[in-house]
Amino acid sequence: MPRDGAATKEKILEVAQALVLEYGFGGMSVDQVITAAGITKGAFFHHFKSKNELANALLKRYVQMDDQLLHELMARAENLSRDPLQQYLIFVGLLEEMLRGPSEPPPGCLIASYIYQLELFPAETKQAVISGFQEWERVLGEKLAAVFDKYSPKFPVTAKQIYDNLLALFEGGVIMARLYDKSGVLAEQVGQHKNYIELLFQPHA
Amino acid sequence: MPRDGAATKEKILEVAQALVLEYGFGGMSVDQVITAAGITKGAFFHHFKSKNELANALLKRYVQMDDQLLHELMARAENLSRDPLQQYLIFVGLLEEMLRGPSEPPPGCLIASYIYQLELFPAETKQAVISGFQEWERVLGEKLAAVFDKYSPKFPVTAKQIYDNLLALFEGGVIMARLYDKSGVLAEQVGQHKNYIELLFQPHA
DNA sequence: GTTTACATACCGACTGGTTGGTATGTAAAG
DNA sequence: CTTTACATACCAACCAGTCGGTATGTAAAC
Repeated sequence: MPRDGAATKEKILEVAQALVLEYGFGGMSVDQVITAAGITKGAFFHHFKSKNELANALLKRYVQMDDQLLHELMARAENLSRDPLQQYLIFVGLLEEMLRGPSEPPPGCLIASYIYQLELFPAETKQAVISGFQEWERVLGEKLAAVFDKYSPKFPVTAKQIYDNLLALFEGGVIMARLYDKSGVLAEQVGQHKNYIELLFQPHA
Repeated sequence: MPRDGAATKEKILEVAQALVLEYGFGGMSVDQVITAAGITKGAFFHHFKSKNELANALLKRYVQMDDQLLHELMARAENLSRDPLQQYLIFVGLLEEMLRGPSEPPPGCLIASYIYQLELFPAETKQAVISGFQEWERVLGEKLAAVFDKYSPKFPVTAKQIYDNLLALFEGGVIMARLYDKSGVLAEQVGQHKNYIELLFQPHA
């Protein structure tokens, strides 16, 4: 084989993701990407047959890394307690811990970025965006089902509403962190979710 | 005066806002706007000297309407109780009530959209985006200060963290509602904030 | 009350630069 | 010598924005 193209491809994905989060996919040009990656048009279109295929690859990569994080944190949480509620709280705590500390570049979520420009993409990409949190829904849904088997919430809420709360707080936290230019806000809001769950399932009042 | 240009300008703003929320500002062309508005290039650039001025006008309009809603709901809440905590809870409840029921087009926040394409805009627009929630911060901050004067939270949280929680839940709720294509999620998550505040300030455990 | 002067509202052809994408060439590695 | 990994040169479509012109209204002068 000739020189390794995988490194170039990864470099493209890396700089493209940063650009998408700053300019939006529609506001980012291929020329910007190749300049930032230090390559040429030929190299870009060798690795991606169109700009839209870059969008797909970017999303796939993002979801993969995200799912990996989910499974890793959940596995750690499950090792630290036998109780499902504690496991969930530890999971959220580990997420919060991971989010603390200044992140550079400022935090951003590809799924959220795409969602606000959904009509830019063909049906296939749209579908991938929509099912971006599938694994989170599945894993957190199962864990919360176990919680509901053992505990009762003080308000009538569903498992879905609870993991939606975490997801919404994460997405909204990213936006607030960007607005304030203070990444700490994101971890703080994940912390609020932990507070909420603790209060919701506390043993009697 | 010649025929009324205000109606045309308003029409442009209306269709442009919908397009921005679907394609993103960078992914939306002026041609798309004029086609949707049923006008011509000449008319567009008569009312807005550049595409970026449209971005500014759009944002200004959005923030104005948003602030108006804030003040209206808060005034109603303040009429319905004398206690600051109850006023805050009623305010959130009114917001939830308003958000319930299917909204078409799907809900969206201009500020969030702009935040994910911030580098597209000149410094002036950026600044306007960043201070888009200023009034919400001020009004909710004051109200929560009164709450803290009278009540103590069961966890060490600040007023800022609380209104950030509402704002984050709103922004995240919009994203989740778009992902699921079910606008109810937004109202649901605002409801979770109400639950949280209730639990946080409940009289002893 | 009609002419003159002028402002706002709008049209649609046009322009120069940028866009995503292609065609062709070349050099390195097996 | 074929395959993969790029570079260079180029193209047609589209982009934001301009410009000359027209239509429609107000208002003051006579």
